[in-house]
Amino acid sequence: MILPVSSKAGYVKKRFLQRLDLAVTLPTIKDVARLAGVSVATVSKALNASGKVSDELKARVAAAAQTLGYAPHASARSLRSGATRILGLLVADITNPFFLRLVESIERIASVAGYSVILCNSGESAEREQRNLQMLLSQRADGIILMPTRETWPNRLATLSSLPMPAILVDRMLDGLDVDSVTIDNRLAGRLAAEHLLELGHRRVGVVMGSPEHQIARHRLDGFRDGFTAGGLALDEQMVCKNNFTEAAAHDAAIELLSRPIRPTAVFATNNHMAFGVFRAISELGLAVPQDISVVTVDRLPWIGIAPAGVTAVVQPTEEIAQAAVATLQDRIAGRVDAFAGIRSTVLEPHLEMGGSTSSPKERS
Amino acid sequence: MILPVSSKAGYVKKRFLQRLDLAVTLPTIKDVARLAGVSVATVSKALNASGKVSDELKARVAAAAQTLGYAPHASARSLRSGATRILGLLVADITNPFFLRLVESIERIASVAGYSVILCNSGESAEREQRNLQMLLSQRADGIILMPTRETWPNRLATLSSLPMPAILVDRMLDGLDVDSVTIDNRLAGRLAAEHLLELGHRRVGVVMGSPEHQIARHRLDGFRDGFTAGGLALDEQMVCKNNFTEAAAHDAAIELLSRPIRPTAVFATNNHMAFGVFRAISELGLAVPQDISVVTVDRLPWIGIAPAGVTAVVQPTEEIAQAAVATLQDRIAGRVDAFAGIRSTVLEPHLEMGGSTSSPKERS
DNA sequence: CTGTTAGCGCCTTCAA
DNA sequence: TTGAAGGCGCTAACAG
Repeated sequence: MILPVSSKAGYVKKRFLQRLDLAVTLPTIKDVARLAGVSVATVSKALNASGKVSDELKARVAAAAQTLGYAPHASARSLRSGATRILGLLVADITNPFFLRLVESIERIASVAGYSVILCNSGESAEREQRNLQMLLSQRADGIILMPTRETWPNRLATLSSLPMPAILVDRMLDGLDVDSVTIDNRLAGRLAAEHLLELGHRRVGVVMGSPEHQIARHRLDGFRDGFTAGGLALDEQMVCKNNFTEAAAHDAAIELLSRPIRPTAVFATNNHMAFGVFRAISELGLAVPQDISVVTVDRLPWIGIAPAGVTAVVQPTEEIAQAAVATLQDRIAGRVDAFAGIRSTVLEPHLEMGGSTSSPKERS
Repeated sequence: MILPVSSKAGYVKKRFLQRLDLAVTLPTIKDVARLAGVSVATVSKALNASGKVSDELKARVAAAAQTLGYAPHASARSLRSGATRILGLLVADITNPFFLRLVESIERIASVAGYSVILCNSGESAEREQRNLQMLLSQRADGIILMPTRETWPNRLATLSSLPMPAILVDRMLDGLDVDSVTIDNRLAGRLAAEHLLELGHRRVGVVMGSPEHQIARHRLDGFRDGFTAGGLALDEQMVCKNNFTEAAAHDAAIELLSRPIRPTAVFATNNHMAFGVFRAISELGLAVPQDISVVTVDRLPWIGIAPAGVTAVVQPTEEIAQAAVATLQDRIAGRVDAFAGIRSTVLEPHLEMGGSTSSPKERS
């Protein structure tokens, strides 16, 4: 690849560039124009397929660009056009495998749609989330995909609402925020888990969950309970272990739950963190999955490996969520959605994926 | 936040903007200047702490910027300054937990250093890697961090060498490529694993690995063998299972290895994919870890949960790798490293982290 | 169909 | 210490 020095570089650059000796000056549209023997406007039109340019010139321009290794300067283009073709991806915690899969899908879909993705991991810290938002504002990202932190901070809603670019919330809804969102039907997630266990013949089941104050966990529990009720059974509320905020707490709760004189035959873990704690507890107690205890969870644990055929889980449709998020954002960016027509809330359906962690309960004497 | 219309917006914008009705025009440096009652040059100097500006004006400018919610337009700044403060992060496969931890560290460190990170996941596809490189070139990323695909493609080396911005290779070295790199001492990794098993008293050990054609796997095996040799023992080459490219292949190899009449008392899995296959095999064969078989691997499996106290592993110093990568890149960007002084290869040391997957071998009758 | 030109927002030089 | 002006690379309007 040849990297010619730009037109007036000789005397102009010296005045402006700090990184002088290292700075390889990339070819500009001018260089392409000169080599192709046309004007810069023609080059722009030819390369962007905008406006009318004869096929012959188009070819000449393409050839010139090719030999020079020309790559249009994104900043200059953005400055002029007002669009950056950058999406900001603000993730609460990328180490959560569910978020990770979303990131992977979103990056791929956005890339195909011609967008670059700036990744911001806030690590559940409000301060970092705030800083990152400011950065994306400076970058003039065309849109922002938010997988927000749990933590609430002052003026949070105000800040998010007043974002000058389109934004979309994924996974978590923030009450009182008039922003588009893509979520799943968490009640349905709970119901699917319940129906599966009921079908297998489980009657005495436990739940290990986080705080019912959190919408997601509450909805999953509600759905789970509804499932039992619909099956003509009542969920034993004594067996619902609440307020486990960490994997360690879930572990302890599961130890307690599974050590009771009357043990449940199955456990519903409302998310992957909970599930991991439950599995550790089961392993420590020397119980076998699924012979001694069945486990169903929401979201997979990629490396869990405890049950040969993997874990039975209610799975969120990651790919669809990503698709919906990017598509909605594109609509907003293109102005295809009237800004004043209200927010668009997409709710997708999770589905059950069978694994080896559930089976019919053994009859106990 | 107030979003004033820029100076001549009334009649100028209409001619230039497509996204008319939606496009909220953000405040520019001009708006800040007008509100503060100074010139744009003064605003620039005041906000960037460059040049001499009286404290009083500095305060007035800061206040004006604050009330307007002014965020400097990154594209405009880049166009002028020649630097984007963007780093490109090209990952072969973000779903690999080791890479993920690197991504997480790099993003955090880069962010603190004032860089934004554009994430590109090539998913082990050369074509996507190529496209992504082109995009980062257009974006004029100040530097590129490469965690390259395994696949080799024509002109790959040429393309990577002729990159007009500084780049650094992480994890994998590409032979014949004159680019800075940060890797770990993979021979040491193997030796640490061997020494640990020897110390516990293991004499008959197996290895499950990928292809010895791949530098990383080969070095780890060499180091492992060296460790045994240094301990006055010979590694039984019959127990080295090579050419397992997938987790499934590793699983099959482990099943075969552990079903032999004379079984090893320990297994060294040369990476986390291999380890997962091995653990699945162990689980299926009904063996107990570490009672029946000890396992040591390179890189952790975050969710594995098979052994109560986690897996014993040789761990790569993710945080240090990330630090070194960003620091080296910054040096290159700043021109602190002479471009012609040769490449900088940083080699870091892995260390052993004890877990519950290894113990002394049981004596067998 | 092709070329000329203005200006996006910012920073820096130079003059006051 | 402050202000005026030019230009980074590109695209869109308009003239030829």
